[in-house]
Amino acid sequence: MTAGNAVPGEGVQCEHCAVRSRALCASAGHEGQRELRRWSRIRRVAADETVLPEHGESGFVGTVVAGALRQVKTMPDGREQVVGLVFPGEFFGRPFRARTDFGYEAAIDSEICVTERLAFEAVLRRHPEVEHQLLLQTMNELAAARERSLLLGSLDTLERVATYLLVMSARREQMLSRIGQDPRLEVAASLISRRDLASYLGTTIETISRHVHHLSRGGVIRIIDSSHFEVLDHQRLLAISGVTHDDLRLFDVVGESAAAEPGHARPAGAA
Amino acid sequence: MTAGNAVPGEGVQCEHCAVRSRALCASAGHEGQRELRRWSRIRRVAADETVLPEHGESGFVGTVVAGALRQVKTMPDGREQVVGLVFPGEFFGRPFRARTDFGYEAAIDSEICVTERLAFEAVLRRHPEVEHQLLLQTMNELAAARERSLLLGSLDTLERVATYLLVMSARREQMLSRIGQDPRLEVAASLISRRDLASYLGTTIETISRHVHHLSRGGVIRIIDSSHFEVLDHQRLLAISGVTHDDLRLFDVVGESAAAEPGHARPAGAA
DNA sequence: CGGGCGATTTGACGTGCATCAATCCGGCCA
DNA sequence: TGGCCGGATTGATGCACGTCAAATCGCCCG
Repeated sequence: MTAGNAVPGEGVQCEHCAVRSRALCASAGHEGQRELRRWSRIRRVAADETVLPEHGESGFVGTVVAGALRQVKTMPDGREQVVGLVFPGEFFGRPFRARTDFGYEAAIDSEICVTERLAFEAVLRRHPEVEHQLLLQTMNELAAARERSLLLGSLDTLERVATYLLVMSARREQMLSRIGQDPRLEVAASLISRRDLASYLGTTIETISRHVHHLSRGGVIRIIDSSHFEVLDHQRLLAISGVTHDDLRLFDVVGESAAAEPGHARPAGAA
Repeated sequence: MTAGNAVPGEGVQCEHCAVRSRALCASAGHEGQRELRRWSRIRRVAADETVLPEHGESGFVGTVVAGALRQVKTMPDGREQVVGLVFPGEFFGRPFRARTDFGYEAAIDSEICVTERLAFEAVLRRHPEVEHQLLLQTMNELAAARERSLLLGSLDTLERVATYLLVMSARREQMLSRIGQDPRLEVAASLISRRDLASYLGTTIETISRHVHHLSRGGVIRIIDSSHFEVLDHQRLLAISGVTHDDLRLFDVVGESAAAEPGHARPAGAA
């Protein structure tokens, strides 16, 4: 069960890590990074595989390198809710807590960098700059979760779909521009299954399907296949979503938002 | 606007603070606590008064001493959503961020202990044990926010009302038992206005009214007045809510949950 | 004690969306 | 190439809940 059984001495190769610059570990100093990689290892998980069980040991924490995880809560009667999604560069897990209070599962085939929880906590204790960065990311996650309250509490289902498409579109755009590719064609991949998407948006696959096709007929988006869409009319989609541009940015947990705090942090090494 | 203009030298009296043992500041060492109080001051805010504007400067942070704050997001078209409530002992505000991304308003007449944001950050930098405690509380808030996703995304309105009553009932119970009073009569005060409650639960005042009276007719609760209820049948209410007992605890941000991590923290002074 | 005003309750009505069910589509394997 | 199967679409139906409106209940102030 405790899948993060890294034996010291192994470790991971960080040099070519895809999320090297954005992940939590990048904020650690030279020494801290060396410690972290000693206790970490890369793990591949297939779609729908459980990463951390919903009611179990909080054995390890980690960062998504590629793919996406879904955070799920199941109710006694079997209803299941996706309460969050974890994308590349984002941290997951629950430090300083022995048991989990929701589950992590791979939404698609993914690659994650996991660290024994206790070892990770030790690193945090020895390296306050890492703990600081974790705090910033956690506060960002909290802002995103609050934004989700707005989405689930105040938006109708069409607005939710529009919002999701915009968020994914922006995410993809910044990802492409980061690796230097031309992001001109705005192609938003839903990536995750319709079932996950429906649960994440607090609705059903049927409703999603209807709205997506409605947007397509209106010329706002183009359907490439059932999980890939191109945003044709960004302005109109934004108007339909009902939210502001600023609100959309809150969904991005590891965005530049946290980093640029004048006069603070930006500690030791790692470029 | 920057309401937390504490001039050094003033400060607050912490000795008789109602939330002394639970608040963030309690975790600070002797030295840290002295610094914190130097830059803090008590502020009284009337119901519906704005504490921090929705789009403005993140001038100060603070802790609720008495009363309750609501966190609000407003949409371009005027729809307003209460994305969270802040109760006594809980921290609020956004350290390490110059601008706010949602507003704080007094839900009822309240008393808050505010600290200049920049001064607070300086304390965090000098006292990692306080930052650590803030991290724990933030992670708890995140868990609560995720639980709210479940509430808004998967529960019907009756279940939401039941859940809310249970949470408030538990909160009051532990508050009474903390000050040594007999919590036998479970009286859950809604405290906040129907309008806030409706928004918080993602529904309308009419629907709330109907469900509350439905529960009352069924003998599950007793209506004392429009904002005070007594839980008569805890078991049945829990069954109606559809969630587990464990899930309810996640709504409690400053509960014992965070504190009891074996072998960690529990730093310097303050009993 | 009486009048007035905001908040709550109650009722009637309409609808957005879930539900159920049938059809369609695409990938996989023989 | 053809048949199968899970996922996606499309349609038909029902209901939970939002909306609008009227009635009622407090509470403050004269």
